[in-house]
Amino acid sequence: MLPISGFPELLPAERFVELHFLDTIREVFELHGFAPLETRAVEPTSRLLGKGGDADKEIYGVSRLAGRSEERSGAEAELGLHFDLTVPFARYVLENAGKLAFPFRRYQIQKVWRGERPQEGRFREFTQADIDVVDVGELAPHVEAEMPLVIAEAFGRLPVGEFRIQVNNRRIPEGFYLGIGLTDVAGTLRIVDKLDKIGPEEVAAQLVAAGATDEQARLALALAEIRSTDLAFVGAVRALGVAHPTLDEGLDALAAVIAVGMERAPGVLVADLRIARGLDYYTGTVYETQLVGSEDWGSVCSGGRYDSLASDGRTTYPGVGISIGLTRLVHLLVAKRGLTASRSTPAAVLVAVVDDASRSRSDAVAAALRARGVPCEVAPTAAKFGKQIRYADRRGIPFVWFPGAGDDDGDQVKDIRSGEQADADVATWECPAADLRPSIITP
RNA sequence: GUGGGCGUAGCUCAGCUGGUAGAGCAUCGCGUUGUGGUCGCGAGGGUCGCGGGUUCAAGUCCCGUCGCUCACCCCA
Repeated sequence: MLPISGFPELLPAERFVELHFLDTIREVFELHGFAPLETRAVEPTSRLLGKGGDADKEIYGVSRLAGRSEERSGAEAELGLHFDLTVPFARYVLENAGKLAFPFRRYQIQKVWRGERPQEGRFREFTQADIDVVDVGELAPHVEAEMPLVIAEAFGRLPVGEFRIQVNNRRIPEGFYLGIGLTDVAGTLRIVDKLDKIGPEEVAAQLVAAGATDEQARLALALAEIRSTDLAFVGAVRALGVAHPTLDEGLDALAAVIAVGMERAPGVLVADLRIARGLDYYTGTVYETQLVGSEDWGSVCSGGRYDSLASDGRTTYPGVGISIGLTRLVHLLVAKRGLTASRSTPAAVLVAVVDDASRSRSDAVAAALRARGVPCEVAPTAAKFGKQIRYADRRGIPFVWFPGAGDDDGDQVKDIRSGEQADADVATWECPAADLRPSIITP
């Protein structure tokens, strides 16, 4: 009985943390008018293939019956588990275009699967919380600014600490590289992206090794090092003296996004001209999100604009979306920052059982508490009270209810944290609001 | 997919040049016979990942295999 690598399973207290994140994220998504949606777990493999970089080799194929060896060992699976929520959504939009109202805003919180090698914070099965907006033919550019601001609002309500959403526009490096005569845009981006890891000298060396001149490498590096929380990046790029129409488009688009961010969430959005990653279908704006002080965790929320992912050949539905890596975010906060829940069960009260004959009385107490919205459970055995208290203590249940412990056969309730025990009436007792549900604890 | 590290109790690990499997924590019981946490005493719990080889003898050495893990790749 060993865990399967990359398929994480949580303990109840950790799951409470994850649920709190889920609830908060969903609430914020709905506050912004995103409609709920769920798509099936599988797509035809042909629809998943070729959508991004090395994503192809990460697709889990699904054979229809596990016991059918001829299917397991046979040709390529016809169905594959989705590796993100954007590709299935694009397919869904095409299939349901006649029933949807555009621009269509939806959120989707689901498991996705990628067959990569697991590592800390990288999983084969994980949950993404995704918002997207698609429109018919044209998509208003202001939506590109809205996406990260919704995320900023959700993160602002969660115990994630400070965070930065880095924004770039793929047209900037693309136009810039073309402007200086570097035609291998993707290859150049791939090398430049290692800047943090291997440093500028090594990046320059690799660019030259890939065929760039010293001057081209110098300029590409100079572009990658530009970042600003205001519009200063535009002047910094211009100062490099490179001209290309695609570069101009990118700069205008990014400036528009950053300008909105400066007004609505100062300091959160950062124009960072080295951000280039994400899947191949992104065509313009791209986002990555890092928690301040935990940059080595990688991005916990990414996305971008895709102009041609959803197209039936006649009509194109451009979209923009962003996706929170919920599993990575929660796992790392729990593992590295000690985030946890105040208890491992929803029960706020354990109703003690005096003896087997009076269990029905304890059941009645529990029913009355539940009717008033207090989560509770009845002790599993009529063990000694010390054991029943310990049962509650080990689960973090704050209160133990003792039927008939008071005068005139009245009940008493004990706060086992303080040891304080007092008379209580099940019809009127108020559970402190802070104890009603498990709370999230940040060390 | 490529390369390194590691597999011994539920968890974290010790176990030397091969010689009858250990500790701490956790769990359960008792002390304390219906009000926990501390403390003391005790108990249960192991095909040493799996398979093969060397040897009188393998947790220990050799080979294979599976798994976990870290880095690369890529990504949430």
